Amino acid sequence: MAGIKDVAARAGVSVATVSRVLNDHSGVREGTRTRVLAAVSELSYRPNTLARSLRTDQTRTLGLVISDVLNPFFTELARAVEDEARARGYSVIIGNADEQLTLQDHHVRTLLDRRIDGLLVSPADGDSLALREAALAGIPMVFVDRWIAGLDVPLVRADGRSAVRELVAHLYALGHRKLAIIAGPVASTTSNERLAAFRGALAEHGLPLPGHYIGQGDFQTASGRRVTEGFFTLPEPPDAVFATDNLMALGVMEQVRTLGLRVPDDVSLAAFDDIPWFLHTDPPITAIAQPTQQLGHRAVTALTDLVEGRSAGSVTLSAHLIARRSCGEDERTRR
Amino acid sequence: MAGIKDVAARAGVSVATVSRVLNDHSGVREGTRTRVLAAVSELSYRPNTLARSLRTDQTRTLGLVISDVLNPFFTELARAVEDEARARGYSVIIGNADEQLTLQDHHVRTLLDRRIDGLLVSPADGDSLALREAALAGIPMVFVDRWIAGLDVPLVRADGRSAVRELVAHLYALGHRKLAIIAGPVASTTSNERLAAFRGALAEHGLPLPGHYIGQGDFQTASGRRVTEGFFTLPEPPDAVFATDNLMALGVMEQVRTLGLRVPDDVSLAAFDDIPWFLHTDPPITAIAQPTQQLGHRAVTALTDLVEGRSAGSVTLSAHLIARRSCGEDERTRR
DNA sequence: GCCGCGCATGGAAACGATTACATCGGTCAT
DNA sequence: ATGACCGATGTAATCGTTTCCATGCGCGGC
Repeated sequence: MAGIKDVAARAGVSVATVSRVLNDHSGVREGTRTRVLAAVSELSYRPNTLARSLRTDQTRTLGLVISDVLNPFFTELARAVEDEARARGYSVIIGNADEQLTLQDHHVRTLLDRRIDGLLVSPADGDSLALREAALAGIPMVFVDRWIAGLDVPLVRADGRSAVRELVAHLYALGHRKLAIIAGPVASTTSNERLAAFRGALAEHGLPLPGHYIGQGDFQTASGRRVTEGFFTLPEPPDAVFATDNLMALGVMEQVRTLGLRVPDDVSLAAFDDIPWFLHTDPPITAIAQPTQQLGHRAVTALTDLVEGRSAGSVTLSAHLIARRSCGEDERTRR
Repeated sequence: MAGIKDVAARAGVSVATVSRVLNDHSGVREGTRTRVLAAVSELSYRPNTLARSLRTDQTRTLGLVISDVLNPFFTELARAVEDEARARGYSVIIGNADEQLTLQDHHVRTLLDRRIDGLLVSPADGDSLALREAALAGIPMVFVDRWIAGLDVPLVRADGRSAVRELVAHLYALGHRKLAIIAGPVASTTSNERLAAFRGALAEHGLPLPGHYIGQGDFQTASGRRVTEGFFTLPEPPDAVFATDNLMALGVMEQVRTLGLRVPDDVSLAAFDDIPWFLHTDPPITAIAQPTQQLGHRAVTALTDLVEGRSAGSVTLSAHLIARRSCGEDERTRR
């Protein structure tokens, strides 16, 4: 593979000059420039980014560590991140943590070893040594969607609390009184916020939230199934279930079907995170939608600000309820 | 950030020795080794992979270029690829081509600039200069799912032809005679195979496949909607539609709903690629399932074989039909 | 006619690792 | 006692860039 030396030789100039035209520095005579460019294309030369990065100490690459690529919410987020990054001249390397702390830290380290310019992360539940160290070491870093308390890192997210209140009001209006929730991992910031908002909203309506109506999930499909199974062994199963992410909602659907029951006749269902398929499920699923693309864009904006030496603050967008038929019918949602 | 020199200084040895213990080369005295290791952990030193790769001319990184991350099939594939690669000590960098040739070539070039050890690609429709050059240049490369004709590159894929024949037989048995298909991009290898198999199977049943029953899609949701709209302006709309990927099937669902029609009462629907949500749509969708994870694993196996100097051949797995209710009911599928 | 200046270019030192080769004791066979 | 050899370590070249500094040249002002 041709190197800058070959180009220099072919163009009859020094490597310094080649480098100058490649990085369009001023002060190269027009004739020289074209000669170099010709040599470049004749040899179909492409600069070695490894060498370049080694020398310049910047990779123009961002790392993105997400908890689960298979979750459509994160897929869409990753996509938005990539788009915005590319528009700003950065590449993105994605690490999928699969909701596991060790895998997450593995990716953080790998990414850092590659000397990425900045790190975008939606941390998995729990305390991450790698992340803590990176933050302390001053690696430009931004949290998106989820975060770790006590770290001075900007956060870009959607506040779901008012949407959760809307949801509870909606369920209440439809006559539901036994409301249950399937939470994510215990220390997950988003799950906790959703749980707290749910509990608060229930209280506003004078409803209790007994412990057995709080299912312990892990944001994965299987846990939705498992928790649902548990709910239906209760003497008084809930009449509505709120899954705090879309995969667990899928698990609920699967288990409800397994049990030979139906949504919403036997139990209502609502999910956090809206996805295209929710419109076509049987029945269509009521969900809280986040402005996913915007989250991705804003996160990249914040991170590149940091990387390029500007300052960046946290951003909070908002989520909203999309009522469909999975919580029962009323005149507004029937069609 | 601490470098190998700092470690050497701290351990009171030369950088060569440090390098030796880091890459566990033999011939380092036990005492020295522990001293070095101590220095490494005290400084929490991490080797700079850029420098290492520059010198060794290998990155232990694989590039994966796929046509659309948002397509659950590819998401799952990417996930499988990453898992297998990690197990073999490689990282993966994903490039999302969004079904656009220019974006695909952009990613191929970027990946090559990073000096990845090998390239896994599911090429978008059309002729790709970058890919052709890479193949000619002898970059270790493997195609997965889709391929480009005329390039001597191993291919890992699932043959869907017999499953398509199964599907047509299934539709025929249910009484459908006006069968339509929504194809992918014109030059797409997978789409062409599916179309040809569909046409062939129809012929076996003595059914025609008129041009207006061949919808021209692009593997994206919107095109499924558009084509469906067209089908229903026909004097004789089809009574069954086969979408050659899952996103276009989603488009069909959306458009059918918009038109105030129902699946399968007004039109039957089947899709290539099975996804978890198909079980819970209204109605559950009949689909052809590929062994996605295996595809990913085998593709990585083939690629690493190439990278590590072994030879690799093409792999063909098979797909199978999963009959659900979206094509109408019969005693086999009713439950 | 000379000096100084600026412009275009080249030479060479980094960046942080790996590794071929040199070096230096010490051991062992003769 | 001597030389060959071996095991542990160090020195320095190298990978492909960027960039600081030096150089050479033409030109305008005095």
